[in-house]
Amino acid sequence: MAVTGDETETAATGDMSAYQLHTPDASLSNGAVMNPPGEVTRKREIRLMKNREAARECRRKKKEYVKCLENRVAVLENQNKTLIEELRALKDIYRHKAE
DNA sequence: TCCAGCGCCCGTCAATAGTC
DNA sequence: GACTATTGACGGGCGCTGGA
Repeated sequence: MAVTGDETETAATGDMSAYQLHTPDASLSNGAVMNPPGEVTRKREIRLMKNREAARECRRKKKEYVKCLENRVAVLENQNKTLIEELRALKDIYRHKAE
């Protein structure tokens, strides 16, 4: 994969034209809100960066959670196996005594 | 060697929940 | 109500693999 260092490169400079269509900088022709030049873009970049990191963290946590669940399944399966063995042995003992 | 199929990871968007 | 964090969904890139 070789995703090393600053992989934001593609996101920041890649083909974003489709999205940028909707990010007017000095928004609203009626003058309700006038952002300084570049402000909207800057805010958007910050938001994207934060979301990028959030998504990464979210995936990491999800993976960890799944791994935990898998471990738990393994433990429970072992326990189950042990209990079945134990039950079998007890039944055996009981049967011999009954005879 | 080529290529389709698959799995993995990533970035982004949009919806939602939580906080102030 | 605005802002922020979280997360599911989507589409794209990349590497690996088995079959033609």
